[in-house]
Formats: sequence, C-alpha cells, structure tokens
Amino acid sequence: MAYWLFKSEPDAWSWDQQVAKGDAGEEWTGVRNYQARNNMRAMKLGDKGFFYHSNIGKEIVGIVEVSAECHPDSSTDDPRWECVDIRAIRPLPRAITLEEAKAEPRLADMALVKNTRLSVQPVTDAEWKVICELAGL
DNA sequence: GCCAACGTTGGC
DNA sequence: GCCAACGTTGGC
Repeated sequence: MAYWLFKSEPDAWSWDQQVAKGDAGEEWTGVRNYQARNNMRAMKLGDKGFFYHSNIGKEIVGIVEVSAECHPDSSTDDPRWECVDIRAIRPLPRAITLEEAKAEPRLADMALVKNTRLSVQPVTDAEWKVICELAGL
C-alpha cells in the first residue's frame, strides 16, 4: 500500500466537506498539473492519504482513502486530466502544521516541505509513521 | 496583498 | 528545441 498527500484550499474544498460526503467519497477534480495527475494514476484502491489545508490553516487535518482509481476528471472535457475519488477515514487527533513538519528533521525531505506547489504528492512509509506519531495516532 | 518558485505556452 | 513571457500556487 502506498501513501499520498492531497492539498486543498479549505475555501474551495475543506475537510468538513469531505467528511460530509461519507463513504461515497468525492472526485478529486481540478488537478491541472501533470506530476500531480501522474501521482493519481499510480494510486490503487485502498491507498491512504493525508488531507492538507493549504493557505488557511496550513496543516494536515485528516486521513483519506482512495475509493475509486483514476478516471477522467468530470469537471473538464480535456482528456488529459484524470482524477481519483477519495473518502474521509478519520480526522487526526491533533492537526500537524506545516511549521511542525518543517521543524521535524525526519520530515526534511518530504514533498510538502520541499516542493510546496505540488498539490498531490507521494508520502513515504517513514514520513507517514512520523506524522501519525506526532498526531497522536 | 506580495512575491518567490515553478509550470506552461508560444514565438522564433 | 530553446527560452522569454506569462499564469498559478501557496507561504509569508
């Protein structure tokens, strides 16, 4: 199983909205970046991911699961763009801020810290464990 | 609200 | 195929 991180501006799509979708989940539409799309293409059903609030909050707030593998993005007719569906699994007991991630030496190489503009990123097993530990899981 | 980083576009 | 111009993301 692989791990990922999904960024969203809570103004546009927040964790609360994601939770409200329940087990049905929601299409992760709107990604218009090849690297991010390629990451979604690599996702398998059941893969886990962090849900990160960019701009407002700047923190990892919850855990999601891939509920449908990559398919055409219904928000556009452009066949280049595809996306997965994700559903909320659980909130983190304690949100992990970007500041904390930057301060943690074991997360120094994390894409969240190094490649701030990538909206869908891979997370290594080690990074996943560190964040779960910091979050109190 | 500003601006740095970075991705994309389009002229040559 | 290069690179300047431009647009967008996202932290501050």
